[in-house]
Formats: sequence, C-alpha cells, structure tokens
Amino acid sequence: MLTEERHQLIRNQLAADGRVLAGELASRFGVSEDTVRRDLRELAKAGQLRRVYGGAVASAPFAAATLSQRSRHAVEEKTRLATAAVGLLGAGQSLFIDGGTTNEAIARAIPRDMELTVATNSLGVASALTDLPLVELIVLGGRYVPDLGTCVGADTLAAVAQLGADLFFLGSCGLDVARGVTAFDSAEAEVKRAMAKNSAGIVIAVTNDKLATAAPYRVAGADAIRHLVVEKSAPAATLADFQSRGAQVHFA
Amino acid sequence: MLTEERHQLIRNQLAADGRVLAGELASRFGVSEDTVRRDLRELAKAGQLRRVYGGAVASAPFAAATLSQRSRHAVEEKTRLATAAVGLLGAGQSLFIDGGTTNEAIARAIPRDMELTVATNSLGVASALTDLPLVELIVLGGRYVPDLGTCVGADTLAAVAQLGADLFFLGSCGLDVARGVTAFDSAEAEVKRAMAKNSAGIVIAVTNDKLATAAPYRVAGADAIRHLVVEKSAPAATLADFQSRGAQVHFA
DNA sequence: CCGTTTCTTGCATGAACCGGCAAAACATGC
DNA sequence: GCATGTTTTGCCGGTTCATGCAAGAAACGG
Repeated sequence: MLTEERHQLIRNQLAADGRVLAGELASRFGVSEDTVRRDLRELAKAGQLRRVYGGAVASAPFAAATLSQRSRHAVEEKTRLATAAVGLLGAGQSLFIDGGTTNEAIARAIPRDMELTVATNSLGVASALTDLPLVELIVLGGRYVPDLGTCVGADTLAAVAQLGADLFFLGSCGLDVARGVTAFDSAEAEVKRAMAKNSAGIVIAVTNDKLATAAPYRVAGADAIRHLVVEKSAPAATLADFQSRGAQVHFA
Repeated sequence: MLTEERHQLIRNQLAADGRVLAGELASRFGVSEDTVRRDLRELAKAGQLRRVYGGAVASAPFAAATLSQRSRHAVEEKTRLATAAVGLLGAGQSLFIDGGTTNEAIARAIPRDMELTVATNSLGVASALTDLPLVELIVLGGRYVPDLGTCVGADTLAAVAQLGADLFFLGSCGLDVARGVTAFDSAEAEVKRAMAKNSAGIVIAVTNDKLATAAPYRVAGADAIRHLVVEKSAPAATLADFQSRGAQVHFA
C-alpha cells in the first residue's frame, strides 16, 4: 500500500465521519500504528486535519468552530498570559478591552474582588465580565462581526470616542518591530486605533506565534506599547527590540 | 471514544438544551463521572460553558438565570412560547429584541436558515444569535445592568434612535389592561419606549404569572400591542380585554 | 445541624505518543 | 551486477496523556 493511498483514504474517512482512530486505521491498512501516526502527523502539518489523542478530527469544515477552535489551541498558555496580564491592573482603573481569545482569557482571569470600569466591543469579554459584581461594564455596540466576535463600525467608533481609559488591552493581532501592531480587518483596525487614542497606555499579551508577524492594517507603532506580556520562551532578540522602544516586558 | 468527540457532543447538547448533567453524560458516553467532570472543567477553562453544581450550563448569562431563578417547568413553557413567537417572523424582517429570559428563549428558537436583521441590547440574546449565519446582528451598547442582562442609558437610546424595525419583541415586564405595559426600572423603560417608538409592531410573549401584573414604570398602552403570545392556560377574560384593544392573541 | 450528593485532588495504570535506530524496499549511478 | 543513497517501515526506550479509583472537601437539601 502506497503512503499516498493511505493519506487519501484517511482524508476520505475524515470527510465522511469527521474523525479517525489511529488503531482502527492501522488494522484496516495492515500497517503498524506508528506508521499511521506518522501519516496523521504529516497531514496535520499540512493543515488537513487536527491531531488529537487517539486519532484525529476534521480541522476546518466544521462551521462555528473557527472561533472556538482557536481558543482551544493554547488554552494553558493563554491562561498563564492572562494571569500575568491581570497583575498589571490596579483597583479602580478603567480599561478598554477589544476582541481575541487571549483577551477573553484575561477577562476571565480578573478576580471577583477587583473594582474596575471596563468598556469592550467583544461579546466574549462582555459575557465573561457579567459575573463580576464590582466591574462596571460598558458594552460598545455596533455591527457584530461573527469572525471577530466583536462589534465594529461607525456606532462603535462613536461610543469609543466618548470614553477614556487608563489601559487598553489590545488583542489578536500581528506584532512586528518594524511595522508595529497590525490587524487583519480594516474596520477592526479602526476601532483599535480609536481605543488606542483614548487610552493612557497599551497592553499587549501575545503567544509566541504572534511575535514577529504582521497583518495588512496598521494599528499603532511599536513605540506605543507600554506593556508587553509574553511567554517565558519568547525569543529574547525580538523582546529586546520592543524594550528599546519603551515597552516594559512581563513574562507569564 | 475520543476525548475530542465527547467535547463536541457536550457543546452540541449545550447549544440545544442550554444545560447538561454530569451523570447523564457519563452514562451516555460510557465513561466515569470523573472523566465527564474533567471534560467540563476543561471546557469551562476555555470559556465554552459555565460549570455549575451537577453539570454545566451555556456560558451566556442566559443560563445562570434559567437554572437558579426559574423552575424547570418555566423553561419548558418559555421554549413553547418562543416557538410560537418565532412563527410570527418573516424572512428578511428587522427586529428589536430587548432583555428577559423569554426573549432569550425566542432568540434561541430562531431557525438557522432564517434571514433577519436583529438589534438587541441584551447580551443573552446577542450570544444566542452569534451562531446564526444569516442573522445580521446589531449590538446596542451602553451601561450594562447585571440584574437585567441588558444595556441601558444615553448611549443605548442614541443607538436605538438611529434604527427602525418591523417588530419589537418586548420582554420581561408587567402586563395589565388598564396600566398597559410596565417595567421595573426607569432606564430600562426608557429604552423600551424608544424601541417601541421606532418599530412598526410590538410583540409580547409572556407566561401566565406576568399577566394582570404591573410594575412602576409605564412603557406603552395596552392598545399598542400587535401580537400577544400566551400559554394555552391563560385566563380567557384577560385575553379578551387585550383583544378588544387590538391585540392579536397566539397560543403556544 | 446532619446526611447525601457532587466536586476536587492525588495516585496508579495502561494506552498513546515521540524520537531515534536499523532493517527492508526502492531508486539511482557506475 | 553491485554499490550507494533515499524512503519507508517497524520496533524499542522513555515520556506524556487519559482514565478510573479513593479520600477528603465542598455544596446542597432538608
């Protein structure tokens, strides 16, 4: 049996059932489980499936999974980042928090006994904050974009313009020393710019895969970042670049 | 059974029923309750559900209220009301939906293949609508009031003023022939009045306990109600009063 | 207040995973 | 034909992961 044949059969079953089991494939193909695992690893590397313990599941096709998929990606890491980011908060402060799974993790990490005023255009962040009794929550309305999980548009901009904040938690973007902070969507970038303009300091918490990447729309320069929260394993050279532009680096 | 499969099934049931029971899941999956509890903990950590004693509920603010404050019977009743209320909708219509558990049930009852434009100041309603691909969702921002689950205030009023709708689903209020539609909160009533003013028709779906009761703040007269969705067991005399003022009565 | 149910934590076990290694199969060059 | 290099495959260790069980803590319902 050709390697390529197995790959094709795996793709087929994945399209049909949505999942495959390593052991089952091994006996069906008459090869060792190691070989199947190798196949699965390769296909996962090519983005054609998502590897899970015991087999693999379909990666993209499942609708509505795009956002929850991302949030599952590095839960552990994002929770750590969030805890570190929350350490930057002081009682009584006012915040802007925009969208992104990392920002949602940050919202969930805010302790119950902290008094804050938070304005957000992310429904996920808003939901996480509704449980907190001492948080004054201001929802920034507008046209809701499912892919982003946030509200954008003229209404959102108008709402942001009326507010000011001590800190802005800017999420889900590309981060590059030369190009600064960048976003994937034009309207999203507009809202981020407005929030940045009306806040005294910008906080960015990112996983390593966001470092040294850039998206089409520019939000702010690298020198606008006050606090940068990163994983312990973040590349030191990149961090030094940001530090030289005034960013204070915190390790999760 | 793959761990990932269980997670997916839990998410599915959560989307359908709004709640899951640990014991029930364990027997359905053929694993120990500990394993299910671990699953629930992980999903809760990823923000995909909210852990409660005995199982879990959907992470939207919707769930907390339904489980802790309302009886199981009321949930079923509201679901029936919601199904009937959704029957009033036509494709392509634009709606205002404000807060209340009944309105959240209505939002959940909207079929996936219905094209609508919906503006809401309720986070619970908004959360329920994020999954629907054909619904253009407009979030009406403002100061969030935890007790109501909705946004109110000047910002909300300004956002409503810019919109118009075919129908307004008015929720969670007192209903009395003499005093009309009434609300418990001044700011809430203001928003409801604004929505009523900018919509062509008002729909009210209520359980029996709301009929013939009144709250302090007046929203609209009884003659402003276009559609009234009630339980089959609703007192006929009260309904006749509303019908004589122009309301069309629908039984769930 | 107490009994019951549910939850968390720690631990043991077996299954699944990964990296490396060597044999086999295959292709290539002389 | 033979040697060489490449690819594929199976196997072996050490490691990680998922699961169930047990004990103690916490939450619920009288």
